Amino acid sequence: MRKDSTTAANGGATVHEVARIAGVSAATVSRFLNGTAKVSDEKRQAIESVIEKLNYRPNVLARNLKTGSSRTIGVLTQSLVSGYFADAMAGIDDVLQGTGYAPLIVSGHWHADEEAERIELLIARRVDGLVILSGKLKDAQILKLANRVPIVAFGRQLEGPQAYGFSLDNYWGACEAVEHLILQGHRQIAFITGPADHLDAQARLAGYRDTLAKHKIKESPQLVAPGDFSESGGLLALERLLESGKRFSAIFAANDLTAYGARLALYRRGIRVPEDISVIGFDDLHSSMYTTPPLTTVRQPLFEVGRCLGTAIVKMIAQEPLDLEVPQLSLVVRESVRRVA
Amino acid sequence: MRKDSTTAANGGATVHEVARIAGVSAATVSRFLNGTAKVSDEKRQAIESVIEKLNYRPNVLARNLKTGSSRTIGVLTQSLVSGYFADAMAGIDDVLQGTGYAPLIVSGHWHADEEAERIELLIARRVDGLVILSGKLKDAQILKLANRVPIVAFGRQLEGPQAYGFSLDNYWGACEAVEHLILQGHRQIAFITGPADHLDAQARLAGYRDTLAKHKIKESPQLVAPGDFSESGGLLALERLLESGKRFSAIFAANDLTAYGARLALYRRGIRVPEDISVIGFDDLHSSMYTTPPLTTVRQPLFEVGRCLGTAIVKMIAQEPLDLEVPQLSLVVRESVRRVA
DNA sequence: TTGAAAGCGATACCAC
DNA sequence: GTGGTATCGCTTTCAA
Repeated sequence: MRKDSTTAANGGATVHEVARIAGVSAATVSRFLNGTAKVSDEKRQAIESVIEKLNYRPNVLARNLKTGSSRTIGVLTQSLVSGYFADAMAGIDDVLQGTGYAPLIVSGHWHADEEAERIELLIARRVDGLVILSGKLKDAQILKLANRVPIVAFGRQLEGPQAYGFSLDNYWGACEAVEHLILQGHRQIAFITGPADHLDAQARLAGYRDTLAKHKIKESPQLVAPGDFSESGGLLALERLLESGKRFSAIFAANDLTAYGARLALYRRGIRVPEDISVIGFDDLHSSMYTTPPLTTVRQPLFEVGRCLGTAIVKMIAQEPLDLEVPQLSLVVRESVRRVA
Repeated sequence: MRKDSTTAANGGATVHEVARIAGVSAATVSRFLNGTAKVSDEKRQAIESVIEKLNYRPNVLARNLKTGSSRTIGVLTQSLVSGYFADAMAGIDDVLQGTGYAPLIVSGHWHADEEAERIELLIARRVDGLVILSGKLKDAQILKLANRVPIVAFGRQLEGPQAYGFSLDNYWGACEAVEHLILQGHRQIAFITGPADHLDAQARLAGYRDTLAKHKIKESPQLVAPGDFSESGGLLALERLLESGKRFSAIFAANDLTAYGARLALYRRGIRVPEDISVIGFDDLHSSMYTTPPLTTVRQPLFEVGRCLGTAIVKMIAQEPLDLEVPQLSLVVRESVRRVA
């Protein structure tokens, strides 16, 4: 079009126009904008006033092309509607605020192929870093991806030049939960598992087993029912438990959703919580404070985890040392567990 | 640097490199990539094989700059951790899949200033369209914004050259809820409101009032307690209701969260649901299916709403007619309402 | 159909 | 400190 024009195609002003009117060069305007180098007070004021008058806003797209970065952090979650992941995303969003980075959120829906595909999409959009929340990808795949973009992951241990991952101590958390039950006098403790291929679920099962063993309580296979981290899974599992005929006074659900389902199954049979049976969960979703009764559970500080992840990826991009303070699990005692004789 | 080079700074190939190796011009490669014009079979195959060999991926950043568009849809939500908004976002994400658009999600936290600021950020990032989920901005502000970018909004009626907004019929939904209660024999019906300045909350209150009037039931001011769409608000409101001494057999909560809080307050006092008091909510959050008892409520098809919004914004950007099919509210009868004599 | 070349708007290197 | 100028990698006239 017009080679000599200084007005952007979309009607907005450009660095050149600002420069021309302010009587300086585009380079100087750029320097002022980015604080890349000192600009004399005189010119600085001139530039400032022109920017003001023209209501100039730098074109991010042009900047992105030139710098090769989109000032965007890709976030791979597994579900957009899960309160669990939502908390973590909120934490990421929170720390990213004001850093100039914006999160680009995609969901892998717990499906390795979809995760890989979405990540490619993120990379194609030139994200500067990637945060991976859980998922089914193999560590090796992530490590390979990390050659192309810095990655921080949650729910897996990872260490590499451009990769870092941590999980919370789910084993410890499960031990705490079962210890609590035992301390309240429970001996027949049922467990509803999570998905067998889920690392956290495995750790929680191990914690359950080891804690029983530690207290010389014989584990009964009939007291371990498979669940899938969902309410319906919890409901079904509880029915199976009840039908087994094996008695139990407490249930440890592998996560809160499972506990909700179990609790409903109990309700349907007229079994009271905690008078007849105690229930303990894992996660501490927001709603767990308002279930009837409010759920005793192991709290995952997901918002803090999200903040931690966000901080980490920004540091990693800046090539700074991470030195993170990873938040810890904690037992939240509410009203779904009763002391028994 | 190297003027003659055809390799991108980041190591990836460029159109030029592909062009050179395939023995065609960059323009032709571009045409092939975008289907902008016919490319002879011969050249097409050459290009395809080179792309394959080089594993070439077009640089989105450069394309964005050139086309002036980021192939991104800004989504303004009010909360990243609300199941309510999450459903809508999932719906948007769902329809955007495969359109080439990616959602860029930001939260306004129910704060007009923050909303405006986040929207500016979105516009600065050159989003091609904007979806606004509820919020405190004035319609006029949105209409003005629509001069800069196409906007589709939920939770408000809007109509303009580059703006469209719809809400669901909250008034109707509230009427349905109260009708249901009355049909089950309830006459003393309490209502816990939402925020007074929230359009939907106002409509629900109006529906409550009008339906009582329609059935010649005198409204009692003591039976209307202010809430704020949160569990704690519901809990407090219920205590106030109870303390008023005025009797009631059913509660209509302005939303499900409020119902959860009210339900817990009832539980604390040993009042059974629905045997002693019936409860009905509004929204139908996922968890409402697993509360004890499962909650009777008015369902908002938020996922469908999200799909609708996503479809609308894409069409609006493409300058196509919208002709939307807006999903409707519906009553979901579960177990929290009892028939009384 | 195809290619050459001119930008999109900003950044950054290189001299001065 | 400051300005000229060459890119960043792609799309899109314009001519052929």
